[in-house]
Amino acid sequence: MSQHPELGLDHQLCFSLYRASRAVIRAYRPLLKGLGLTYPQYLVMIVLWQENEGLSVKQIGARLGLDSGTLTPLLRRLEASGHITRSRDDADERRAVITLTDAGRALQDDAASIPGELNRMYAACDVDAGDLKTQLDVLGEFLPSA
Amino acid sequence: MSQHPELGLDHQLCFSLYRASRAVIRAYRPLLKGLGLTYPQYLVMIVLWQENEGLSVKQIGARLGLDSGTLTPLLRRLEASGHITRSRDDADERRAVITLTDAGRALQDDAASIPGELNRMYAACDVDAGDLKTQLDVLGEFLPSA
DNA sequence: ACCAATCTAATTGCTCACAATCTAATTGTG
DNA sequence: CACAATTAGATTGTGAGCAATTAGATTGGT
Repeated sequence: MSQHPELGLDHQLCFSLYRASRAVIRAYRPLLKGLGLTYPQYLVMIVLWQENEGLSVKQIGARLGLDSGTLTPLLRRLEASGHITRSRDDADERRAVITLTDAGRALQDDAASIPGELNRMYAACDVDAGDLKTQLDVLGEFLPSA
Repeated sequence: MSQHPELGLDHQLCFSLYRASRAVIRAYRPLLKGLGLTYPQYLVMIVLWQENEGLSVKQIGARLGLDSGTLTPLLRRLEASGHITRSRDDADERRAVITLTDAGRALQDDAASIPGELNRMYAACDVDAGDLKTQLDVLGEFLPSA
């Protein structure tokens, strides 16, 4: 038996969060499989679908909270599967310009049904997604990172 | 502009969850660094601290929702750093028996202050950890996985 | 114009997650 | 007992995350 009862899985928010996040990603997996996307790739595509212009790695990273160490290989895979193209900004050669291909843009229509699908699952679990989201966003935005 | 407004980062619980989970793990990192543990290793140690007996890989995996593909190398690293020992059950040679070393058990005292540290961060963010946890546990336990 | 700071990506190395497969041990059934 | 089915864990391969470093481009101050 533990001498530190507060140090148990059942008493900590962290594990609930970690497990729920993996569970939601797992719920997406079969839906995204049909689109040929992983979950983080899907998030990058969502960012790109919201823009008409090409975005830099930096800009994508800022929206998702991911750095180039994660994004560079992920974007390489999205390029290999034909969803995006990668080039360099003429005005600033340091900037990579990530642009949707026609196929990548067309994928948005196929993805349109996914949010509704997930909302149905949340509802079936009696979870108020809106309320939950508000609290999670505070953690995601304001929790000290160091 | 998107033709599918519901398909945006700002409208989906999934991204908030994904980002918050990474933010919380990031908040743990500096605290765990002093113990020589990563976050998933910390979760395994919590499971072991709650038991007097050695546990099988299966039992640890059941509590955390992780499979042997994740746990086997992780446990190997915990063994290499001296926190646990791995042996085989005499009665059933298929079962690995994971046991805390004295050093691994002693680490519990060093970890005792961590939950309070995190609760202080949650409070500073005005997040009701208890309420949030209840909803997340529903998702983690009952969300369909296929 | 020079040169030092800054900035953007890319790279390297380590650690998860997880699907799929494999091996060996055990159990159940005839 | 024999042997098919099941079980536990390890292994392999792919794809994240993230810290730390590197390379190259740009900016700013003198």
